[in-house]
Amino acid sequence: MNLDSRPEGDGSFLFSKGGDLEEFTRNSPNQMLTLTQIREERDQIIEALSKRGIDVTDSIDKIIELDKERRSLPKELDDTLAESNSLSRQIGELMKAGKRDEAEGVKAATFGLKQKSSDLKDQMQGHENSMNELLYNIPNTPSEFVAAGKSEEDNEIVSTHGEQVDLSDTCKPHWDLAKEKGIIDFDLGAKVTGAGFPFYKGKGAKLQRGLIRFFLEKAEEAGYTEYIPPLMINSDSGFGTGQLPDKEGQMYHMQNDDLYMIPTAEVPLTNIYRDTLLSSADLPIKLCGYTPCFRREAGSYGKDVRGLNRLHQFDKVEIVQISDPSSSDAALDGMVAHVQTLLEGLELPYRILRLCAGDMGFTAAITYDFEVWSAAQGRWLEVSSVSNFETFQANRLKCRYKDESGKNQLVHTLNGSALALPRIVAALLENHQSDGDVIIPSALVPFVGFDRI
RNA sequence: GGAGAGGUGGUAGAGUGGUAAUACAGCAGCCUGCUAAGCUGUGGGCGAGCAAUCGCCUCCCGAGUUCGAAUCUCGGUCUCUCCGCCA
Repeated sequence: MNLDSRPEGDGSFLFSKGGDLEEFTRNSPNQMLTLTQIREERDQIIEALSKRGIDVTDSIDKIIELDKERRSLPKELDDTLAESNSLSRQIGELMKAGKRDEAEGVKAATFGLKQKSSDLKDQMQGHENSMNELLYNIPNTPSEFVAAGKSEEDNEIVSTHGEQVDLSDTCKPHWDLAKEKGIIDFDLGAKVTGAGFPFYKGKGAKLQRGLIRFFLEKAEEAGYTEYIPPLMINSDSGFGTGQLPDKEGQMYHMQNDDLYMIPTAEVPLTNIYRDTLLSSADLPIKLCGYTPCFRREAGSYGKDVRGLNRLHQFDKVEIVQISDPSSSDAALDGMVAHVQTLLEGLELPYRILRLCAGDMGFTAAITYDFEVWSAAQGRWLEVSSVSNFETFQANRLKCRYKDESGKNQLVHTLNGSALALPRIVAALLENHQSDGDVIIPSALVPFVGFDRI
């Protein structure tokens, strides 16, 4: 899967190249945990990342080396500060007792300590910065279930559902049909805003509204709590899920207020749990939300940006789970199954791919892509990505939970599109044509309020 | 947008330069039989240690002044009140 063919349904891949941006404070348990992994699982990490076709041996060894040099510093700093604190206390007591001269003597003794602790802090900062630089560029390790591979050619087809019929001779592509039926107006959008900002009109608008309701209510039935999040986020949130700084150019930025338009609901929904310590009883957490999504698609390339295939603004229902590590595989399966029920309800032929390591996003440990067969175009359209990020995002977000033994552990985060509207609309228009009309699948009729366009 | 007031542990709430009172809740232990009370311990994070324990950090965030900052200075942020504007 290259950048061009990514589904609109998931921002995590387009924007998540920033790597681990955690501020590397010595009191940060998460970063320490990552370093622990690097120290203790050096060979496994190098091996796992080789599946992505990259060799991180040098970076890893450099990190281990820097970490080794750095490790004695916190202890030394603590000791220095302890001595300094103790002297300060003495000064306080002497002053109280009116022994000014003695106090002045002790004061002099603190100067050296002050310099020393400031030097130690600088040293630590230096090491941390160097380590971060390296850590930023190491992507998540692929799960054991993920095959090695470099491109979409190496993705595995997990299963195929429904019939692939080629009706390209008798059916129309969605851009022609949408224009003919007067339900989506791309030209008007271009006039009022620009390319990639279509107007939906009449039954086109109602179809959008109905699909959103359909997806939200299915998510609710599956136990996801609905949120209506803000459509703009601050930079802390952008860092939290990995959109910043590397993919900054892909988001719309309001300079006056330093806010970004969300590229996916994943950002506000997952950032609810930034800087959070949960208890194991809280897990799993299941959230969903409908939002418009905004993407600049700067540097977008490829043969097919026509019609609904690539928009700057589109609608999506996103599902998110925060899970404990032992349950996240099952949670991922549940999310995949949920997306299947949606596609089956829409009576669309589809297949599920497990992405190979090299084709996955930077932050993902495992990703399933859903593709819908478009009979009219005679090709597969990507409509959803469902991923488990394991601890990678949690580490950046500082989202942990207290396990049964009272120990703080990183959670696992997962998300998926369920679903993104534009290509679903395209697929509905292209698959369900009959005598020049579009037949609405019966499961959707109650939500849209009509049965044909 | 303008003016003012404020942000302290799970909650309430003291604290104007000497290293976070107190009350309630929760949790743990002890004791006692009596509508459960009493007593003791206990904020959070990180590190060292088998452990008891010890050290550092933490009073919205970040810088600064100082031997020492919840407290003083600067910047930011959020909440509340009043004015203005407004769907």
